[in-house]
Amino acid sequence: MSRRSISTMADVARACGVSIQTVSAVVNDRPGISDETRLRVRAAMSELDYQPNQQARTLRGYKNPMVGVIIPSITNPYFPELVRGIEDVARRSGHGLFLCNDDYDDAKAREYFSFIRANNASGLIASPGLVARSVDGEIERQIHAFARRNVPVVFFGEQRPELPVTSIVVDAREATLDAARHLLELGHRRIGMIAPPVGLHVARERVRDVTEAFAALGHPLDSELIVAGGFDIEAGRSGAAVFMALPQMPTAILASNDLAAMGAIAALQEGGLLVPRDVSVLGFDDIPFAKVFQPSITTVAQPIYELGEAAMTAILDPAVGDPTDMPGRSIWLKAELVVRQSTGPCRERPATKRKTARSQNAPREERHDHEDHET
Amino acid sequence: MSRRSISTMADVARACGVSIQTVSAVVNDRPGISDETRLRVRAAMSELDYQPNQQARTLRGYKNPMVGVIIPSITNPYFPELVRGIEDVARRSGHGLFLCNDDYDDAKAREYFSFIRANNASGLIASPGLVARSVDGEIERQIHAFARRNVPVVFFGEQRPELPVTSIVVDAREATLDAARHLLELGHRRIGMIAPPVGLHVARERVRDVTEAFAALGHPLDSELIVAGGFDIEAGRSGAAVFMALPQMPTAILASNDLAAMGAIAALQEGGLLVPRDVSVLGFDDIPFAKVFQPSITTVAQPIYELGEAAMTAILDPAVGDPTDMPGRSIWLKAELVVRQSTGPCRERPATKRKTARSQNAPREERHDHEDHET
DNA sequence: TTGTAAGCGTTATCAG
DNA sequence: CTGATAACGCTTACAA
Repeated sequence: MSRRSISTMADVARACGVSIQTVSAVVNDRPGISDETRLRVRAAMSELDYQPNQQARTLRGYKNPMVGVIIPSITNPYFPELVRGIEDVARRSGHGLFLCNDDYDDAKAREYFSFIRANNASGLIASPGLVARSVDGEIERQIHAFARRNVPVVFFGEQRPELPVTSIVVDAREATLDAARHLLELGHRRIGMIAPPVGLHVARERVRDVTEAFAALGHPLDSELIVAGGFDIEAGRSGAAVFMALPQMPTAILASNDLAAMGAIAALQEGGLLVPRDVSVLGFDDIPFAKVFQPSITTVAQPIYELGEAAMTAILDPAVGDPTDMPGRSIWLKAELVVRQSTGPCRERPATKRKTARSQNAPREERHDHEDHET
Repeated sequence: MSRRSISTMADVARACGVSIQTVSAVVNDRPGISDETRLRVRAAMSELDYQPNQQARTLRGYKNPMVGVIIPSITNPYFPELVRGIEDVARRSGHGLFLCNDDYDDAKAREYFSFIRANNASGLIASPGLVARSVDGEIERQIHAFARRNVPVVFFGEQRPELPVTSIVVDAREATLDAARHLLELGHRRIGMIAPPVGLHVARERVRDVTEAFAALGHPLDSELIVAGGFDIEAGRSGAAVFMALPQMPTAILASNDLAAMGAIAALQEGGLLVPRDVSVLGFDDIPFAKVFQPSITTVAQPIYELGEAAMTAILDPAVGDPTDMPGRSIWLKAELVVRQSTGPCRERPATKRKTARSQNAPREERHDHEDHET
């Protein structure tokens, strides 16, 4: 019934009186078919609404033109942008995208690994922290299974030289240095940080970049002013609350990311403080809402869309699939500081006094070109 | 090479000295296998890192446990939530999700339709406007092709009784009435609306709901105050600009959706007006950022996540796959008003004067349970 | 319980 | 260009 309602190559062949392999040749644009037959076959194809069966193809030995993408959650505003970057490249090369949210849950991640493998996907893109979390080595085993089948695996964030994966990494050191310089030039000296959640690689990296930057500029951060946090709005709120309870509040706050920055700003304003008049707040990532938020957020911007593009490009790059080249390859992109409204001069000592609570729309800084290079 | 590095059922069978179909029986939990062999087979499976080949399965007659989801763009903050609703239900039933962004582009939509069909997906979920846009009936043809294969198709928004699809529709009339009443009770009489983009079904519906609501309450909208708009931040900005240029500004603005509301608020505040002190702004949809924005946005909330759940549930519901039941089925969910900070009393006539520019965090209204019923 | 055989739709390899 | 044949990995009768 349902079986017979779908037309196959054989149906097309029968309909226009040619052989099955002629149809196959037409479908795959192989040479050796006269223009006349070619046209006849095409006509029959659309007549019968023929659709090549991807399963049969893949079974015959092709890879499924489909990439698996494992992210924590698409509702985290960082990820839609990343996924778009991936998909736009994928579509151009005829690949579909298999979306997997694992909620930082190992069980879900594994399930999806299996699923992606069972479907013979031609690549796997996974976001940071996935391997790090894996306690029993199951994820590592899966990754090796992919490698054995020449299926390229790309990670964001962590470099794992011992695994057959390509890493897409963001170098935020310069941009973080720019951010530190920016705050210092605005006159801030008592600077707090709302830390990312412990355990994530990107978290350690971010804290390290920040402390190194301030140290390098001769104004090391007061470690008392680094408070525990997280990557969500709530973390920003509670971080700000901690600072507000201090006898002497910081005049500038580095939030773990833009969401935390928003939470911090909200809490500060509810506490009667204006940003950036009374306190400056700086975020990380540059999620799309960072420039819409009121005040718009000064942030160490990750090239999120470009990260996605780079990841998918790496999947398609045959060199990546070549196992001899696989271990430990890394592709670097650079973060950069984007100055917006949430940072302003420190009012505490009579530096430059300002009249307006909210600066006018500062023209958005131009991004530098990202320089990609490989290690 | 790469072929041989992956183990098949035959390998497993050989490894533990049983037949291929015994392995198949174990994999599929079929009865009639002794516990002892079952264990031996399972051991061999994990030993060899065996992974059933989904292509072979699907080819043999099964449906691919995969749903295609076609949305305009995942970077539109409405959709991540929807996709999560879909995925969470999908995962529980062992289905994967094939994500397709069509950017309201017919060509991309078609491409993805083919892709989904070629992959024998077990369902297709598409967002509103897709069919409406299709000029040459190609999309309709595709939909019939799905129906012929008993593949359920679910649409958001539009009901298409003539097509073999299930529709998930939001009834926003009551909630819109609540919103109108809310504004009127706050004393607003000169009320403007930033209209959604023309052409979309949801747009006509939204305008209709709003005009009907105010008419029903005895205060019909002044049609002069309905300005052309769109569904993005820019539309909100320009809509607000139009209103600000008027000799007499509206005291309350209904934006086409939350993004437009944010744009409008930003423009108003840049123009020196405070929300809600000087102007109230009301949005639609309740995207996640609506409650984070400063001020948080009063909005006619769609049960976005639940819409996703309902859609995937409909895909899995065998009744949906039954062609006799297919034409014109609809599942209704209700929108509801969520009052937050962006709406406040009209100050124009000496109604209730307020001191603070920004009201305190109003506790978020409880949502009613959504009542689903079918037509 | 297990083995034998056939088939899903496609591609590949031949000889005609 | 066509026809015959085999193979991809799995499922499902049916027979042993």
